[in-house]
Amino acid sequence: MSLIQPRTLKGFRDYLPEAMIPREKLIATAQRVYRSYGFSPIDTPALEYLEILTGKGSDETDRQLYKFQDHGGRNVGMRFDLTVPLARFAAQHVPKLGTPFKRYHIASVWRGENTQRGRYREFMQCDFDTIGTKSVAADIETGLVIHDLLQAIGFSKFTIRLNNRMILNGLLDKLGLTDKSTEVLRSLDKLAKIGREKVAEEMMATSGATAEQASEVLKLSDLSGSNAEILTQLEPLVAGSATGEEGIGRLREVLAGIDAAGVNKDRIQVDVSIARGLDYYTGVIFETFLDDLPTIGSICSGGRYDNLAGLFTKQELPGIGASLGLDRLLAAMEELEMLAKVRTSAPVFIPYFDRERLGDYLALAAQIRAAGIGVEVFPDPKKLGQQLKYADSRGFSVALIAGGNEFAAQTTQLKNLQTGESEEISLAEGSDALIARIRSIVTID
RNA sequence: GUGGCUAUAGCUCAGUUGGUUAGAGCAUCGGAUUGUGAUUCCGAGGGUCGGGGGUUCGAGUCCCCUUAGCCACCCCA
Repeated sequence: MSLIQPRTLKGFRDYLPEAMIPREKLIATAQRVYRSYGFSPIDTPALEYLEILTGKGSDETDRQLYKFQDHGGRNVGMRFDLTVPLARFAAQHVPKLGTPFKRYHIASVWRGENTQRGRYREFMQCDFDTIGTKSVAADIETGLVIHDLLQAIGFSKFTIRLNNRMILNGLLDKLGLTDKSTEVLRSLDKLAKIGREKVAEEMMATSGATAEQASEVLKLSDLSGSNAEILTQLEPLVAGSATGEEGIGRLREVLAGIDAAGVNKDRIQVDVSIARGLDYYTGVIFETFLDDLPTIGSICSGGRYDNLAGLFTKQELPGIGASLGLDRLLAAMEELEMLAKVRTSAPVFIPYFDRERLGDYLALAAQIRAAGIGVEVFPDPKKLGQQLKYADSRGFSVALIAGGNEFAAQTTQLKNLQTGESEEISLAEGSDALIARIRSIVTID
């Protein structure tokens, strides 16, 4: 019989332990930060009725959507983000849950698009959203969560760029470009990437804007200075537009709030050219870039939307949220060499060294585990050198070596695998001293 | 979905204008008076040269198709 070739689909991946360990760690960090602000976890099905997912119905999402007919003849699709499922969820359950409703949702999504570095067909999103309030406090909090999240992950050099869609809308309104806003903003969003000349060309080509209109929009890119200075320079550009003026006002409040919470000013930057591809944003917009690796793109993006669930309910549900791009972030961390090459999830290794003493090794391991420290006992009584080689290659922190000599003396040899140093620790008075010593070497998270 | 580049052992790569049994380093496994790895020495295993078809006396090497990866566009996390 011929063998089936083991392989994975384009854009889909297996996660080996050394990839999965940092992945789980990142997820745990996100959960911790979200919970610290009172966000609660939810989950929704991977499959939805096709009409739920295509409700917004742009060609782009349609092209990327995995869809099929189930065995009951229903047209179904796999979720391509967590926002659309949230909209459906909110329409269905918010009457029970009440508002404000703060949830986080960490789950895989699928998009049948072409792959690239850090971009896959199955990837994980870590969304958090606050639904049912228009308060600027929620805007501020969203920025703070993004900030705390990146800091908790271990980044110190990153920039959260913000803007307010109302400013853009106000400007476009003044210029008579409101009905072409999607195309205009999509072009504007590329400013940093392709430069103002090309943006102007594209804007005129795709939206039919005149050269004058394009140049007015591009005045946005001339703004410079501190956040406050940029906002001041912005005022004449939107003067007369109530929407635009309100946008500036709200952005000032957001900046003040984030500042009041003690965030380093250098990490917050007003950038009026960011528009985000998606057109459902109506207020503040966030994008987050790593200063050391800006080319990987935004690793945490989000913004405010007025009417999340308008397709599913007549109840108006405003909200704000953002999404951490876990896979893109992991790709960045790998490139920046921030990931420890650890293939074990337990820090302590016990070689099975004396064939007759398996019970003693297991007893020792049990005591250390009872103290909340992970321990792996090697399954075969192989040569010590081989076992230590294994321990080293997996990235264990310490090995507890005990043979006939140690057992006779009621001690164990604690070997620090990073430094190579060993010390004898007495077990005559129990394992407390040993556990304390392990704790002093191992970082447990 | 469009265009460009790439594909040789688990990994990183050699492989001369197509010419005999396809190599190296690292990794893996085993051994070096049977208690110490990352940093010794010796040895072994492991490759239908991504897959399919064609040109040729002969293809890892040339041509076509296909799959996957990378890059750009599109879009986005």
